Amino acid sequence: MLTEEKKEIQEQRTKGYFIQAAKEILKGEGIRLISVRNIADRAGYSYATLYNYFKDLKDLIFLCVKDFQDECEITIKEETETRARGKEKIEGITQGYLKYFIQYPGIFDLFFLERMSEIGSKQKTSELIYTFFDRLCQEEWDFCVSKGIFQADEAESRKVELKLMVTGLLLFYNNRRQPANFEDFMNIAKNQLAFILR
Amino acid sequence: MLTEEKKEIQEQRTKGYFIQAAKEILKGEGIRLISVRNIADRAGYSYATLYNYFKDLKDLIFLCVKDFQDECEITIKEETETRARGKEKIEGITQGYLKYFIQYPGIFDLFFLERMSEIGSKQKTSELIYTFFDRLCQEEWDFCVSKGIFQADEAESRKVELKLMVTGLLLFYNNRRQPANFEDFMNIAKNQLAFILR
DNA sequence: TTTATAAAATTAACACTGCAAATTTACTGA
DNA sequence: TCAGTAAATTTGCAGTGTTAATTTTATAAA
Repeated sequence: MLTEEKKEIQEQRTKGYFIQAAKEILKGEGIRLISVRNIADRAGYSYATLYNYFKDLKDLIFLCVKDFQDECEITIKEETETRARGKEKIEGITQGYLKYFIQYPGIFDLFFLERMSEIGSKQKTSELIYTFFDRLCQEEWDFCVSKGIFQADEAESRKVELKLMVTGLLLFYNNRRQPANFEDFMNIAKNQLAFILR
Repeated sequence: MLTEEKKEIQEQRTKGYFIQAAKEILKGEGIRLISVRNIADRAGYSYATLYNYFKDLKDLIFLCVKDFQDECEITIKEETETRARGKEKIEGITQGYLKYFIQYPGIFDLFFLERMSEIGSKQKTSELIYTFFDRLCQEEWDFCVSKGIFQADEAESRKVELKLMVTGLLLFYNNRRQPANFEDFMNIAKNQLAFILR
């Protein structure tokens, strides 16, 4: 039967409408202003229709994670294209990463702050988030090790350190407005980056 | 008039009942299960009475921050009493800090994740949170500088680094269950701590 | 083309939430 | 005792996520 395939295509298309709507809201209004009715309105469906395609709201919005990661990665790749490999590229990637999550605080909320629904692909998604920054930098850390700039275990420590530092920095700035202005934020970021890569 | 003073005393007492109830819920059920009705029930009042004493719910629960900080500080002080000053004490303080926010994830949520209401003592409270860990360690960093273990600017960098690292670590573990078990968590914490204090 | 059936989408409803205005209760000073 | 004030409560609103029942739409068979 071709019918089954057609159904599948249509179902995926409809799911896509909801996901697209959710992504738009997340980037614009932010995660606080997201709601089932909000998403459904934008997707052109009734709010209850959403539950024919997704287990619950959390399920839907966490499907956006992968898309946003891809978008973020592409942006950073473009921005750091001309940078020299190694430390300098790690620096550029970090700056691009910070920039992205400051530009879209709703996506930061989604990645790090929003509670996930208990069941489902919870573990997979949280691992995706946990390893995201590592994946962005991995090639360059390997490069540093291959060039003898860092020892393997030392590079590993710095990699973890950088990830945790960047996450903490964004959390304070996006969620607690600390430090109070962007200039101070960038100064701290720069200093800490230099400290870790010294 | 003595009446004014009496009123003040009674008002503070009543406020205290609400705050005490909120603190109990935050430590127990956590911030997700907190609600106006929930707090008022426990305090022995109607839920609307709460609004006679607090601007809104957020206002109330962020009044708990100072109390929890004091409690946390006292606990850590006791635990690290016998430690040698300097690096070793910083290590102990960090461990106690991690322990506290893992034991009470609801308090972690309150400190770092929960959105504050826009007006009021927002800035003051967020600064209190931002500087908390720094204040816990400050004496020991100063000690290190005075003993020539670190230079002043170097100590400052490490202090900031430690704060951001610890915050990121707790965020991933408490909110994303990454790493997946406590043993891994403690190993990472230990390694990173050694990296920063090296 | 008409009819039976399955699928998709919607409406209505529930149990919550924070919050505010109106109303009742309790208390204080004359 | 009574009036005025402060405190506490009831009532109500607008919003949330989610589910069940219902209607609408699309599909397959006669």
